[in-house]
Amino acid sequence: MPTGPTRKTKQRDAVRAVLGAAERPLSIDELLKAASRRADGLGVATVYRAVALLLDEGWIEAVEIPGEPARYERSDKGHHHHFQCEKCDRAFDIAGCLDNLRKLAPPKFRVKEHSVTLYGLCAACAA
Amino acid sequence: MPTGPTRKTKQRDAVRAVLGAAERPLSIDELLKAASRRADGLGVATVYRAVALLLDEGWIEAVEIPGEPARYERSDKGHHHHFQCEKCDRAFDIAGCLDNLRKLAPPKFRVKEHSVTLYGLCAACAA
DNA sequence: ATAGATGCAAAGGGTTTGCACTTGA
DNA sequence: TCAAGTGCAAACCCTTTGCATCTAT
Repeated sequence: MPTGPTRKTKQRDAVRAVLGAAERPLSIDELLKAASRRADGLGVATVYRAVALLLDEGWIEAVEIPGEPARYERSDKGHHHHFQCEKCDRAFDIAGCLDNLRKLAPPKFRVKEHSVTLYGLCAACAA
Repeated sequence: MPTGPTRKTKQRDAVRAVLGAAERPLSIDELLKAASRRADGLGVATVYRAVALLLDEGWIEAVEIPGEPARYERSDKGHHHHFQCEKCDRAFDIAGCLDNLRKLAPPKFRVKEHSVTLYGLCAACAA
């Protein structure tokens, strides 16, 4: 399947702009709502397609949180993990990582990646 | 909705038996396949219902792994985390936990739980 | 002009639910 | 007996895909 040239469109610009300005990982729904303000009539399918494109491109990464739909965020943030607020349902970045985590694996297991998610109340909801 | 008495059935016994004997978290599909041997003609819906029951009962817990369908395991295993094999797609328990993880959260966030998942190759697949 | 992109609506995959039939107590 | 439980199929939710239309180039 020859991947033809990629066009610049209002919809893609909108999605890219929203993700570029986001300070936390956004779900497809959050993206749709936010990007719709910049590109009227924006459809979900287009958001999914734009996200897939940005993933391929490597400009964003998926943030998979157990029991939650995926979120997406710019991939230039370096290694970090996430916090999921149980009340407002928003995801946040958290800095740092205990990388001796890999040592928890059983003897012959080969660890390639790891994911850490904290759950609780974010600053706004805990107040 | 009055929850009437719970009956003992071949299907539920099968699901309970499989989970009771499992040494790693099982997905609905794994449960269906394994329990079907003990209860012929077992349907998915019944497995889901049996699992929901055992969850309510507190006898099992859901193991949510990012990007994977949920797994279930007995809840008497104490605090631990999981390893997801990228090749055979099976989930495994891993002992231990770095509980200073909660300290990674930003100042005013209230951490209640956390989840750690390691990804890579299990002993069998790494061999 | 024309291939790429969009939006809608239909199709998928996993989970849940409604309902007539079966079965445990 | 008869409500609880089961299997099947339809319903759901989220994501993907097909297709006619629109649009960047």
